[in-house]
Amino acid sequence: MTDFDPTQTPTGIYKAGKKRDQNLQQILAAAEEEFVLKGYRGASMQAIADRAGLPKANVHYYFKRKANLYLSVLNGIVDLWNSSFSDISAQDDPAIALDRFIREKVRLAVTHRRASKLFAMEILGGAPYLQDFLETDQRVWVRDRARVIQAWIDAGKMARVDPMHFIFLVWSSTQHYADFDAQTLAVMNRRDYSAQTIDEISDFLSATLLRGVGLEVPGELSSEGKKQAAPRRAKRVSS
Amino acid sequence: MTDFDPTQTPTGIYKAGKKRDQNLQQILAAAEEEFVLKGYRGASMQAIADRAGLPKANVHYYFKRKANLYLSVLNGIVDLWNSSFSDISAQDDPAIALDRFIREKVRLAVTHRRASKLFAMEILGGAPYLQDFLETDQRVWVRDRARVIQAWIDAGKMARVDPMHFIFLVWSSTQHYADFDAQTLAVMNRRDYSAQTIDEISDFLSATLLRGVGLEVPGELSSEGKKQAAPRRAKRVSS
DNA sequence: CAAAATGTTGGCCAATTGGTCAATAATTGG
DNA sequence: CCAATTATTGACCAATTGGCCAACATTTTG
Repeated sequence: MTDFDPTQTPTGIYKAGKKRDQNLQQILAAAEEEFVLKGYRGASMQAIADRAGLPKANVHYYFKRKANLYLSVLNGIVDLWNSSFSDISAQDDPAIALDRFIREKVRLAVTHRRASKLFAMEILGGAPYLQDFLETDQRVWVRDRARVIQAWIDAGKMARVDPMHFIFLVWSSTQHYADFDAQTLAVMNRRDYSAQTIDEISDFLSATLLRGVGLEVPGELSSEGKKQAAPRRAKRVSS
Repeated sequence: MTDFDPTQTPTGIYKAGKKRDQNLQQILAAAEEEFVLKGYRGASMQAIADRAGLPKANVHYYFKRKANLYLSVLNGIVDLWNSSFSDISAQDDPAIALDRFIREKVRLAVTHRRASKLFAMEILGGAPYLQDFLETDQRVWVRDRARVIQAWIDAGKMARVDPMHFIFLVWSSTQHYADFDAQTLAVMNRRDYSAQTIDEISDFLSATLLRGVGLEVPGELSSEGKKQAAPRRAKRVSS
């Protein structure tokens, strides 16, 4: 990690080049795939190079060490994560804001399944490379969102639940369909998610989680079109 | 996998032996730990042997091949999983049955965190060894439970949600605290789960998921008053 | 153009890997 | 006690690993 940053031109003063970026992207994509399939140690530089269509030594030219490459892939995922959720504020309507949050999270998970899985693997293994990110960025991210949710609760707009655990609940339930697709698809006897299934998932999670914190599902917000899921009146929450 | 089954005495007619069982357990425990920490390929037979306090060749005597050892660990986890949930029936009260289900799942997850993680890793990597289990045992398990839940819905006892997705929701939300403990603990700024935190998690998930499907939380089934059996009283939501 | 910088590559290496084997103990049943 | 069976272990092996390097090719800039 103290080696060099492949996202910059090495040391020189010459131009960046388009071939360079293209190769970098190919390597990063190949590495992501291999890391997910075989794990960090199981993914060989040779296999990554083959998948990227380059000789191994060339991969080592861009990423001097394997740990370097792994870190670059993880960084890309972290950047994606950091830049992919719209903010919420105490002035927002909780039902609308949370509905949007849940749907965004589902969409991000299924459209970036490999990234989600690799992130999950890193955490599963004890987050040896991401400990710092978790203790800084993510902790702050959760704290900020939790404050807003707490404000909604204090204003009597939703049920009294621990905002942090609610955020964990949204994370876990949405990412599950990406990380464990081998399981859900096997149980569902499907080969892959259809667009309709993804809508069903979004509708189900939004409806159930919102109702779970005492919010009425915004009527129009289901993944429109087809048949509507005819939501029943949920019981009112006292507090 | 066509090699031999280490859980039986090899071929002979002599007795099983206590030392054998003890060694087997030590090896299996060491392997589980190493597999979780380093992944399948990252876990070396040498490291497993060291952790078990045995020479490598001795480990190979009990488990001729690495894949064999891995499969044995996975099988133990599957057995544990298969034998650890009380049944539900259409005659049960949904709130009570689901509350118990959720709490059992949380308890199983946190008391067998390594097992949960290894299972998760296997699924993440595409379930190369567990595909069959998923498509048979688990599919049936889900189908049976889904039938009961559907009966409750048809009887108007709970909200109209897809029972299968609800089961996925319980799985994901409970296992999250085991599989991603590195993340949740980092965000919570804790070193490990306390008994109280585990109670909070159970209470939160039970309350939120039940409310999410239109059920009232059974009068104070929460884990308050940890010393005694839960008394019946008026309702109140945690924290 | 030409020199400097950047990019490409085959061959090589020490270390580690899963796995084998033969020699040697221990334990077993009779 | 003895012979059959089961268990233990150090030495060894072929294969794969991440990484390095020197030779060569290409591109860039003055």
